[in-house]
Amino acid sequence: MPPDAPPTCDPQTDLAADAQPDRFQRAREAQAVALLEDYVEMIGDLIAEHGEARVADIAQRMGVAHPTATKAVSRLKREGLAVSRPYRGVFLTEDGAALADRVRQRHRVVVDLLVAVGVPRETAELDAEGIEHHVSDATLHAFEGFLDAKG
Amino acid sequence: MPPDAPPTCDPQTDLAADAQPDRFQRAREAQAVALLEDYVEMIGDLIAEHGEARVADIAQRMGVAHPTATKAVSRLKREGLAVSRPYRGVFLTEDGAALADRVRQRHRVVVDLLVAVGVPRETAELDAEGIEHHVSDATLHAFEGFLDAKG
DNA sequence: GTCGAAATTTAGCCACAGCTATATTTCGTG
DNA sequence: CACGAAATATAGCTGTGGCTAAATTTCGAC
Ligand SMILES: [Mn+2]
Ligand SMILES: [Mn+2]
Ligand SMILES: [Mn+2]
Ligand SMILES: [Mn+2]
Repeated sequence: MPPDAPPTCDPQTDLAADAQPDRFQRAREAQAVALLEDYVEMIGDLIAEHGEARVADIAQRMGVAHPTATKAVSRLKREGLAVSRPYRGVFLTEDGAALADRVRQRHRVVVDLLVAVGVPRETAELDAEGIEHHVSDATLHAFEGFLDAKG
Repeated sequence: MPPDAPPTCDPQTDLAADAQPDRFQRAREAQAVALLEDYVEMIGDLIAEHGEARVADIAQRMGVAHPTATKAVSRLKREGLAVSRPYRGVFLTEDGAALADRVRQRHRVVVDLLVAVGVPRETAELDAEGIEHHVSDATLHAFEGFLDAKG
């Protein structure tokens, strides 16, 4: 139906329309956890590099003001992903560390897949930072399979 | 440096760390426009199907309460992407329609690429809804090139 | 040991994006 | 054409995620 077709009752179109709310809700949910994932992964990096993650370093890496990082850490603590004592460095819980590892690995696979289909490495790194959070387990496995097949 | 290496001065690691704030800021920016992109594309669908986009239909497709859809439309109008008169249907401006077309095409390419690398169609549709907003022009062109090459 | 600089926290602001409840308008039916 | 149901708009709440400015704590230098 190329040019204007006001009233539609095409069952194909209607089915797709019915599925859309769930798609959008899923995307919104993924978005909600995206920030926490990035914080956890990056805090893991800082701990690996410096032995601890200080709020100032977290803020700097995130490109954010210090109080914003403090609030994010509060949310991480509330979610059971991080721990810290006042005026001291931030550390990951077991859950937080496990999440950080999963997120870091997924990030790597996404970048590798983008490069494998012809995206310049630099661009791949930039885009992967957002894409990764919307890659489901099923898609991740497909990516790994594709990369394996390409040797 | 597998097990704990507190103080790091590895220039490779430090370079990557310096680039991170920009990556995160870019991902945040993409996130900010993602919702508007989805609304515009979907409103375009409704107009193509019914000749206009009513707030109730927008809300239903988005999986959101009516007032939330009304607020989103206000932002679209403020951004010059949509127009509407009180108690009447919503329509896209020239800019809005152009954006809708671009977003719809990008969505299609992303789904096709996911399928091409082995993601099940159903999963591809779900994940693409979030992924699409983080696919840059450079990456989109790479995707198109890959799909062309695969015939 | 003191003290000042640096780091951290706290307070308080804003915009966005969701919600429920209420008021208003439109429109089909009788 | 009047009226009630449906659609739309408005008011007002919540939580997130930004920010600046001010208060507090830590820590290194002297
Ligand atoms: Mn990320
Ligand atoms: Mn990442
Ligand atoms: Mn989308
Ligand atoms: Mn889409």
